[in-house]
Amino acid sequence: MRPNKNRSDCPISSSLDIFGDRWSLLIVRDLMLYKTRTYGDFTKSEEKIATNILANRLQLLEENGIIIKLPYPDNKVKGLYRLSPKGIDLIPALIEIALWGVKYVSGSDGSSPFLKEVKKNKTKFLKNIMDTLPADDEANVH
Amino acid sequence: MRPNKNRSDCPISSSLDIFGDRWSLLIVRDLMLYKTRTYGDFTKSEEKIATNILANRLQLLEENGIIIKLPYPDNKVKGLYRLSPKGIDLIPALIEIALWGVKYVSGSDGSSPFLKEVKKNKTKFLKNIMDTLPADDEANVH
DNA sequence: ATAATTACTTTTAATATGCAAGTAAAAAAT
DNA sequence: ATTTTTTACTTGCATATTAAAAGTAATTAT
Repeated sequence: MRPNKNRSDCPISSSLDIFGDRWSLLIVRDLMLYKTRTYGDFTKSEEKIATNILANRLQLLEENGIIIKLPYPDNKVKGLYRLSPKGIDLIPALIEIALWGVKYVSGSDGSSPFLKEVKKNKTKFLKNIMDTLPADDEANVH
Repeated sequence: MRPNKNRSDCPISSSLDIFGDRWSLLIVRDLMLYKTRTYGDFTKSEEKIATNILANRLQLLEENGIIIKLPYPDNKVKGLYRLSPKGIDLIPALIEIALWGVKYVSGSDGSSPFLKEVKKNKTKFLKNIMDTLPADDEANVH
């Protein structure tokens, strides 16, 4: 469990205090790509996150208001996770990280349709994906 | 010591395998803001990195080609670290992370001249800072 | 009624972090 | 020339985090 104590008032440092680990942004990535995921969906991602870490990160991300857990329709066991507006606003950072990876990390796959679209027109891609994700106010409907 | 084994071929995951920890990007941040730093300079940053971790991260970042260690003029003890082109290309991601922090993390300070410039005109800021940092080819002059 | 899913929790070992102290080479001061 | 200080690390150790595997409890499907 990563405590939520800020090391300084630097915005970069404060941000990293929240998601500066090897897993949190991968959860955000999955929600960016697939819109909604269940707990089990996350465990099926390529990176094979351990279930205890997944549970911990989902909790921390929810506590930090980055993701939202909703009931799964007609099923009391499953839950549905999705990005909050705060989480959606992490996408620009995620895109820059992805572009850096494609450019510099050998063995990283830049051929996904997702990335092709990003490379073609970053602004347009961002606008498109923002539109497909739940809007600001919809997140608070009760 | 973080091993450099890629968890998957996803560019985001691969990138996080390199700098997805609480300290590496803060080192890059310092080099972005101050251009060059000595080992001692890093220890004086607000976040108070432990010296063993600093030594380890400087080594990893250098091994990964993100930073370059140069001799300090007229001093055989000191070294001078600076960003490589690969490290400079992390700045767009750093900017997005900073903007997210300013917007969402309470207690993070968005009043630095650096950030004001970024908010006023991101593209222009990027261009300016890129120009003040050593260029692509200069890094390989022997 | 029974078996299978799903979302976690628990346990234990390995690894990483954080803190304090130590070291060795060079530089500065005396 | 000798001592002191600076600089860049390294080492040792306690604590915290991670990873892997197994376990559990509440549904849901058969």
